[in-house]
Amino acid sequence: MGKAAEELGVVSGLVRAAFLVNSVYAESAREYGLTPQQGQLLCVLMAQPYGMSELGGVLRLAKSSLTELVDRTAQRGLVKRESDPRDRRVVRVALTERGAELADVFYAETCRRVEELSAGLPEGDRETLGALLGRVVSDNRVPAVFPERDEAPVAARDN
Amino acid sequence: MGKAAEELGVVSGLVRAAFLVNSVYAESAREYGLTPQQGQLLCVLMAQPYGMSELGGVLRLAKSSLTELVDRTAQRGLVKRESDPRDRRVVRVALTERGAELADVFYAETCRRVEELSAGLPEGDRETLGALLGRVVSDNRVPAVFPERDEAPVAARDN
DNA sequence: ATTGTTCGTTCGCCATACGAATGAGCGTGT
DNA sequence: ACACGCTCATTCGTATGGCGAACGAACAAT
Repeated sequence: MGKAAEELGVVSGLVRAAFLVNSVYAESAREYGLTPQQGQLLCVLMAQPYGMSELGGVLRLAKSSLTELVDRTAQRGLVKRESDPRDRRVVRVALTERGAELADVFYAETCRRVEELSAGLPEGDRETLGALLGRVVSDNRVPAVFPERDEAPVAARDN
Repeated sequence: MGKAAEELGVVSGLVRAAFLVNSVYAESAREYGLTPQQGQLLCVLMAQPYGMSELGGVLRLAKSSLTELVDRTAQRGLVKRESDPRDRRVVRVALTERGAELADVFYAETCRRVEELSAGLPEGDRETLGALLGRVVSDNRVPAVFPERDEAPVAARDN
């Protein structure tokens, strides 16, 4: 055991599955008039507003890239910048009402489609797959780029 | 069973794992002076040369997008266009020697990094994960965007 | 107050992606 | 043979994405 063939199976499985998910994600976004990046931004912000720096960390983007992504998404009226009274350098990015509505339907539809990808697996295997991927994801500290159902349903949005 | 929570686990597991793999892929590409798309192109061509139309299907790109990707990659001397004597409309895209060398090292390094992602899993779980992902991938007819080790070791590359 | 740091934006540059329009080459039908 | 329609790939225009460097504003420390 421990043969190269099996290990490579995991590797190319992961890479090809990622390709597949990307395709589905992009197509879903497209149908709602979103780019994949804008869709991802909405999904991240579903959980809570973020400061630009945090967001850059979550999305793994350079700050200049993020400024422009937020610009374009804000131009479409989906997100807004709020200033932090504590520190006037900080900008908090939050969903607008329209953005929240769109995020909901985009998220739901994307979930539906991604779920279909594993529809061919028996129930037990799907759970196993979820558990194993969950392990990989948490081992590698992947930020919450896509909400789990029960996460933070509009918590603090004061000021 | 069949609760929403478990099913969502698979969905967000897949989406987050895809995000993770993308990050790793992009970073690996970057270190070899490649964009992720160019890296992917090289990986696809490792198996064999492709015509533009086929390649568009494999990479899921519009043909104009592909023309330009091949342009840029060819400018870097990594791929070349060959004309098909059977049908002079057809362009076959193949790796140059430099491209093949770079593809080899990029592929190897990317494999290494992706494999590390699942390094925290016990051997048996890794095999299970590979098997389940393999099932998802084949159920959804994902093209060979990333080679398996034993695939097509430099077949026909004449003239 | 001056300095250093953090924060976000701006700017220039290149890569990505698409649709529409274009033109080259193939095949069929008559 | 030649005109038509089809497929192939490219070109063009537009929008987006992504980065690093440079910048200015606001905080923090002395």
